[in-house]
Parts: sequence; structure tokens; C-alpha cells
Amino acid sequence: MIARVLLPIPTDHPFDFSVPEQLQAEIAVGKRVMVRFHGREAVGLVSELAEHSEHPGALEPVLSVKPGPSLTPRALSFCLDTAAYYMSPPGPFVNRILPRTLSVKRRRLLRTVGGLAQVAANIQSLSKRAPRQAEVLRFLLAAGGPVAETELKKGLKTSASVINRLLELGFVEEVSPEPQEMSGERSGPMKRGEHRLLFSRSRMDEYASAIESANARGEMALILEPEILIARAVFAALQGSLSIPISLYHSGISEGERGRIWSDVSRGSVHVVVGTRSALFLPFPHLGLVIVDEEQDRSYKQDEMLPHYHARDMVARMDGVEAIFGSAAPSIETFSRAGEGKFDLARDAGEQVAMDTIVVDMKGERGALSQDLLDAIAETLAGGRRALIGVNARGYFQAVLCKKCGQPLRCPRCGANLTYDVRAAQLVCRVCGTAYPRMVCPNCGSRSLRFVGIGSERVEQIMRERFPNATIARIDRTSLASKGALARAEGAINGAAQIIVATPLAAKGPIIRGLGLAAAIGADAILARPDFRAAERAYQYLQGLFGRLDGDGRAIVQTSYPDHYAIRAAVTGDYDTLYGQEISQREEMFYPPFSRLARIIIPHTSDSHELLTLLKGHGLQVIGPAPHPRKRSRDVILIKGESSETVRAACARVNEKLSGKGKNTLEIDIDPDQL
DNA sequence: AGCACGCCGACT
DNA sequence: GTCGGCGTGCTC
Repeated sequence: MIARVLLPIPTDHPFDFSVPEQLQAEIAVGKRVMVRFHGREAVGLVSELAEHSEHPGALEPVLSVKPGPSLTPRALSFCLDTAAYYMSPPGPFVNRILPRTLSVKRRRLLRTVGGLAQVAANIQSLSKRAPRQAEVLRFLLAAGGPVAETELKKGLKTSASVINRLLELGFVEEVSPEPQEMSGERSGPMKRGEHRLLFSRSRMDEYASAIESANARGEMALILEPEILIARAVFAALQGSLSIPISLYHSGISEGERGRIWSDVSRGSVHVVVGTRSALFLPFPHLGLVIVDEEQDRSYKQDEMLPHYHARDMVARMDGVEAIFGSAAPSIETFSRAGEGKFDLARDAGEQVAMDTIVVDMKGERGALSQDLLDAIAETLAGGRRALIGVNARGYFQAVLCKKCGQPLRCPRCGANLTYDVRAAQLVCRVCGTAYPRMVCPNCGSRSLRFVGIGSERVEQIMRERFPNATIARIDRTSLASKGALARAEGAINGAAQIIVATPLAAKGPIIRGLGLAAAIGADAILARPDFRAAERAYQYLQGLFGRLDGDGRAIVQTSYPDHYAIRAAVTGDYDTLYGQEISQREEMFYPPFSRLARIIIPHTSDSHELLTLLKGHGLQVIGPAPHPRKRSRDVILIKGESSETVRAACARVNEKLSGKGKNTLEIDIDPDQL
């Protein structure tokens, strides 16, 4: 027997290893194994078991099979499909998604030993000398079945030593957790799961009932949310309304907790998971329903690591699973697909946000915050309600311009725009972290600089000056970094703050209780992005922000483009107008949904002529190469094609012919969401 | 990814 | 004459 093993190296094929006799019972597809590779030990993941190897040379043996988390064959093939679609090596990916630590100390289930009389006698004998132990026995007896150790500790405030003593005495025993059979087989034949766009402001009830009916069919449900903060809020809401075991899974939870959820999911003891995009790859044995909430959100696209997958799009590719894509402002692509009948559409256009809207034309304003906005905040606070100020970016300023050359200051190391760090009073590069204490233009040496684009920290500072008696909180990326910061951010949202200054990650989500004002002061930066989705994103941003108002309230948009259709549509909630404008522009410009895209980032030393000849024809449109906006010494090529297949085939040709190593790598992004 | 192998510039 | 640069290629 041989095992094909995927190793965490950027190669698209697995390596064969022989499986020693004594490991053959244990080894399985999806298990992690130790092997000797390139003269050193390495962990890999079994992708296939076979009788014979094609490899001409001798095979190394599998050294051991790792206990603990593994992938189900179905989850593995889903991962492989994802990697293949995004043309990325599967090895690093499948080896990364498994929890590092196996939960050795997984949750113990305990139960009493012996019949009723026996247990009663045990309680009797313990009650004098060891009352706590007796208490535990009584608790277990009352429960009538196995109880988790953690539950015991919580319910009785019992310590581990008490439980261990009972185990020693043989009065209680550990039960291996029975895989909770999900009410047996699925009901009826597996239909091609229904995919549906739920276009509505309030979606929770619909979600809850879909989860319940999936559960009644004996199927598990996964609810994806774009941000940890939202995932936690939705988790809490569902935990209150569902009587089904439910877990929360995202990149912020501890490694141990991750391992525990992983095994709970794979053995079926958790039926519902709320999570962020990475939860998509959990090894669900009977996944019947996937909900992609806020389906329009950018966070579903992985753009830091390979593969650059889009969680929503991978869900849309799933067969035999019911999928709900929920949004109050759907992406143009999803809405268009629903229009073509590729998804069902359930639209609740009835309820609009009842709000008073002011669009402040910033062309006539000096300073970043208009008087209208400051007045509205004061009135809101005076009325006992709260205010949310949406700022486009964190920090103090978004860019520093050189007055002499007129260009934004760029990092000489990596080419990204520099920002200003007020506390350290120096210029910093957000991409590579380099600090420049000398406040001069690296290009021409000029000392006259202009700071543009206000950031969340600056807004917070202004709020503190203007409203010294108000409680003010700022929520941005750093709010998700630690448990404490997360708790503070949630506290602020749940009522501790009167003024919340938030970057886009907290500008969306469920209603904020008592919120009477939602203001956007950075929408122009979104609108001005050199991206064909800029208008759509601005609309979605504003709708997300207004959606947090509690009942009636006020909305303020500060903009220099008060007549832009996206702004106008956003303040009235007129999605159809936005859609109409967008869809005709996209048709004209051959952008999605009329085409599919791929983006290739190349070192600008590479032979773009050869590249372009490889891309010529095949019904493709090629834009570029153009200098990369952030990465120095790189060029960007955008490919537009009729179908995903033609675009991906073109990328495959390029990849095969021109793939380099190290700094000569080509980066391919299929279906990029940001240009 | 690592790591070895391999062919061209400045140094004890 | 060597030491060492990192380009190319392989690992079951």
C-alpha cells in the first residue's frame, strides 16, 4: 500500500510514500502523517491511498500517522477543488487549515458507575467525609446521563481533583463521546441544493427557520459572517433562539478551542457553526445548509494567502447543499445571477430604514467635519441616543501629498503610499513598516507637505475635543486583535459608548441599540477608488452604516459628490437605480457580470511581450501591463473573458510557461475583487 | 519551501 | 588561484 501525501510546499502534485504494515489500519485519506522528505521530517496530509506508485525511484515509508484532527474525504476534495479553481498549490493550503494542536485533553464526558442502588450507596458513603464528591454523584444522577466535565465544573463549582478522585474510586467513569447520529439518513433523495438570494434588511428569522428545518432533516448548518464582530453577535442571537448545539469558529479563537470545534464538528456533536470564511473548510459530515450573510462583503475574499478564494463563490459551487446568500445590498453579480434564474430570489423591498437624511456637500466646507454633522451629534446625544461615525480608514491621515510634485509620498522601499503617525511624529509605510523620521518628500526633498484624508484616530481625537463629556469609542482592525480589545469594542457597541467612531469593519452588522445617528465621512474615498466596483461598494458601505440605526434615526453623508447616483441611491435605499446604472456600465465596459476577470501580477522585468502573446485571442481582453499601485517593481495585467474557463485557461498557459521562483513569481488572482 | 548544484566576479 | 553570489531544479 502506498499513500499519496500533500506536503506544505508549493508544488501541485502529491508525493508517494509506502505504508508500513502496522500503519495500514490507522492511515486514511485526510489524515496527517509524518514522513522523511528531503532528508528531514515533515508533516503532510494523505490525499489518496493506492496499491502502486508511478514514481520510478524507491519510496520512503510513512513514519507515523498523527492522531487528532483530520479532514474527511469530502472536506479534502472540497479543499482541492478550491485550490484548483484558484490555481494555487494544494499542499500549503490543506496543511494549514487543520488545527495545529490536537485536542488531547478533549472534553471528558462522565457518568456514574453501577445501578441506582449502587450509586445511592456510594453517595451515602461519601456524604460525610467527601461531601463535594457526593454532590457530584447526585448531580450526575439527576442528569440521568453523561455530563461534560466542563458543565460539572460550571454547575457545581467543583474542581478537577474531586472528579479525578471519583474516577480513581471507580464511582464515575469516562464515556467516549458517541457520535451523535443526526437522526439517521437524509430524508428523500439528495436534490441539487436550492440556492437563493435573500434580499432583505432583517434576515435572522429566515436564517433561524432554515437552520431548524435543516436540522430536522438531519443536516448541519453553517452560517458565514464577514467579520468576527458580526459573527459573535449573530452567534449570541442564534444561541438565544435555537435549541441546537451551536459553535463559533473564526481566526480569533484559541488554537485549543479550534481543535475542539474541529472534532465536535467532524463527529457530529455540533450541528450549527457560525463563523468567518475559514469555517467553510470544517469537516462537516452532513452539511445541508450554508448561509452566506452579507454576501456582498469583500472580506469573503482571501487576499492575503493562497489560494485567493472567495468563500461566497465556493459556496455557490457546492452541490447538494441548500445555500442562502443574504444581503440588504447584494453584489451586482449575485443580483444579476438571481435575475437570470441561477438563484431563486426572495426580496423584501417593503421595509426601508425610516430616516432623516442629510447629504452635506463638502465642496463648500472647510475642515473634515461639517457643522451639520457636529450639530446632529449634539442633538442626538441630547436626545439620549447614540451616534455612529463611519470613517474610511484608520490612523490620522490617509495620505501625505507633496505640495511641490503633487504626488502622494511613496515608500522608497515598496512603493506604497506613506501615512503619518501622529504619536511618533513621523511618516510610516503601512505595507513594510519602515519609518521615516524626516518629514520630507523622498522624491524631491521638499518639506512642504499636505495631509489629506481623515482617519479614525483623528476623528476620535476631534470628538473628544468637541464632546468632552461624552463616552467615545473607536473600533477598527486593532479592536479584533485581542480578547480584551474585542470585549471593549462589543461593550461600546452594546451601549457603553455614546459616540462610536468606526472603520468599515464595524460600519455594518446588526442594529445597534439606541443608535439615532449614522454618519459617513469617508464615503468619497470609496467612490474615488480606481475600481469598477467603486460605486457599488460606496452604496453597500452606506447601506451597511444606515442599517445599524435603531428604528427611526438620522443619516448624514459628507461628500463632494452629492449628485453621484450611488450616493443618491444609498440615501433613499433605491437599489434598483443603482443596479440599473451599474449593469449598463458593466455591459458597456465588459466587466462582471458580463465577463470574468483574472489579475496577474508580474515583476516588471519579465517579458510582457511573451506574456501578451500567450493571452492574445481566445476571446480575451487584456488591460496592461500597468504599474502595480502598491508593490514597487511589479506590473499588473487584467484579463477579461467571456467565461471563467477561458480566463482560467489563459492563466494556466501563462503559469506553465512563465512561472518563476522567489521574486520572479507570477501572482495570479482569479475573480479578483479589488483592482 | 528548503537545499544542493552550478557557473561568473572580488579577494586572502 | 578560491569564496560566494543567487538562478535552476528536485524532493516520493
